[in-house]
Amino acid sequence: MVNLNDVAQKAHVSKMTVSRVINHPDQVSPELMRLVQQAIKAVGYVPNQVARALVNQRQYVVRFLLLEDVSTVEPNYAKLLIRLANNLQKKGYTLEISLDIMAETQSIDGIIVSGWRTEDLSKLQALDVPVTLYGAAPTKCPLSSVDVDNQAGIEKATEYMWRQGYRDIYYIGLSLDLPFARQREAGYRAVMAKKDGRVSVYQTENHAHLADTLVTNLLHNFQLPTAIVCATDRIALGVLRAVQRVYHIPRDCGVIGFDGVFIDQLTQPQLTTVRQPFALISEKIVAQIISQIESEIILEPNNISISPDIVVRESTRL
Amino acid sequence: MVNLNDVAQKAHVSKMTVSRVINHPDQVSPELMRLVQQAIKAVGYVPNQVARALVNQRQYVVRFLLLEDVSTVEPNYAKLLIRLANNLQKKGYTLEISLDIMAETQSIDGIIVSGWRTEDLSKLQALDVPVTLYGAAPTKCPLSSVDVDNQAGIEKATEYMWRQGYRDIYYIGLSLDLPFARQREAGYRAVMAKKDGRVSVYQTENHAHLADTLVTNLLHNFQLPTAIVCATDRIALGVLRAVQRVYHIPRDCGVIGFDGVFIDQLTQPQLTTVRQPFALISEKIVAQIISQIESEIILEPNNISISPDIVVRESTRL
DNA sequence: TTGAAAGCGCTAACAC
DNA sequence: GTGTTAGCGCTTTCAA
Repeated sequence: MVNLNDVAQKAHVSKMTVSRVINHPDQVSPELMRLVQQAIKAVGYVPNQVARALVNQRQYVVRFLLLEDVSTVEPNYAKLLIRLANNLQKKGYTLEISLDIMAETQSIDGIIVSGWRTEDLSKLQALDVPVTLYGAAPTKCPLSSVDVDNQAGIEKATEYMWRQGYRDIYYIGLSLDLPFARQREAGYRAVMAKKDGRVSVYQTENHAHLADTLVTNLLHNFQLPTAIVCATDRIALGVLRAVQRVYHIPRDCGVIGFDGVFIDQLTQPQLTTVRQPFALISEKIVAQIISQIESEIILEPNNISISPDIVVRESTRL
Repeated sequence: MVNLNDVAQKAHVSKMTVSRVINHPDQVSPELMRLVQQAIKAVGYVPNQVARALVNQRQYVVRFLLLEDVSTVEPNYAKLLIRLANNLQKKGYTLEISLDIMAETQSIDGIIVSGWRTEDLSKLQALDVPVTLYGAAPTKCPLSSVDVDNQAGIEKATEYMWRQGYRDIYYIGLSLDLPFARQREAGYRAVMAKKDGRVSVYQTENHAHLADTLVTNLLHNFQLPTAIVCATDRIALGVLRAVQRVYHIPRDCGVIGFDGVFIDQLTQPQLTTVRQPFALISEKIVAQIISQIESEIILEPNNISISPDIVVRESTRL
């Protein structure tokens, strides 16, 4: 392993000079600068991050802590993970994956948490490490978070349906007592209240076939043209199937989903959906956690909400 | 930060004794053992992995290097990644994600590579770090690898179709000049040769709608009952749609896919498929890379092939 | 501007 | 069985 000393000898300087060339280039004279840089290249020196971490008490590692059950993991995570890894790398950090909330925290600088439940939050605080939550934190929670604005997303979806001429608008939500589920439903209700339209809210579990059954029983009430705003793409997939057996999409009936990960592109017709902007989300998460890590003082918790956009495809009128 | 010294003082022993309690428990007397263990608990000591890594020249970190384009990433990866992280953690290792084949290798002990192309292989060898490929290595490549047995998988699929009474069996493959694509096709051909059945091979890109179009044009040639063996679940999804418009599934026509990740459960009817056994695959990968890391000598490359099983669902006759 | 010394927390090698 | 010494590769004092 090539180390500072090897470079120092090659350049006939002390290792401190070499170290300074890397960490404090302004403190070293131009001649030595050049000399050292040549030597670094010549011997193929790469700084040892471990030694650096030991002396700096900083690891340049951020952990992605996934608290959700592995079996229920949505394909979302692959993209998010990769984007996070990429963004962190640009800042000189490395991404590590863990499923264990109790894993040691000495070898990391910060934690990005996903799939958490309310009861995890106090444990997370006790860890005494910078934390950024993926998913909006409860109002009284002193942790920072980044989330898509669920209510704004469904508001956009509902308004879009209205704008496209659908007046009989249903909402098929998640029968789940979680903030994001409630916020999405609230988005629908807010817009329908504003437009003074009839509110039709139904709930189901997040499975295509359950949504299919549910909507099949609703079809005869439709006052065409009808629109169906769905809490997730999975639900939308089932809705699409149910509706398609009887009505024309998008003429008689429009369907919009939420997530925009993978499923939306597999449906027939392709699904119009509210897309989670993972590129932006991961950027914000990384900026968030790094500012916490690199700040001298303890930052106030910062809760970022990102308003998602609609991706128009084939399941809604143009 | 609590360190060895703090524990040593608390227990009135030297730090070496504490170190030994952790790393070589057999070399320390029972009394001190107890004493030290109490002290460790009392002060809440957690070994500093960074210091450990520095002195041992071992980082206890394995990198997952994803060479595939982010945008084409299949949802597969989330599950694989999580399983890998989990298995590695059991062995005391940590999983890190990287997309950069040239990233420094001093802070890691080994690399698991996915989405590689032939031209990456020489770079990987030059890294001089233990490497395990996900996906079968070319025969002359001196790197270890783990892969699902693609040929055996499609052989099972084809034989299953034959066994269920389908005699007119098509294969819809990938128009991709990659080993796994060729192996899958070979699996179909091998079984059809053995059964002396008519060989009908078609190829398409990995998109549902392309497969749909392709098969729609084939339908009129079917000699029912017909079976369609598909190289991927995405293809199978399109095939399902095309066939469904005309024939009954699975009575007139059976369809089987390959991968068993996510898509298969979303189709209607649910897709019978050859499932990639990710739990096993990740176990083998981890065992593989760790044996390389922990072996004193350089191991011969080891190529593991895992025969996948069929998950019978609704798109084939019972 | 540059260098020498000390030490981050740990363990292997060697003494006792 | 236990302690002492040295050093992994680096950076932050502090002195020149």
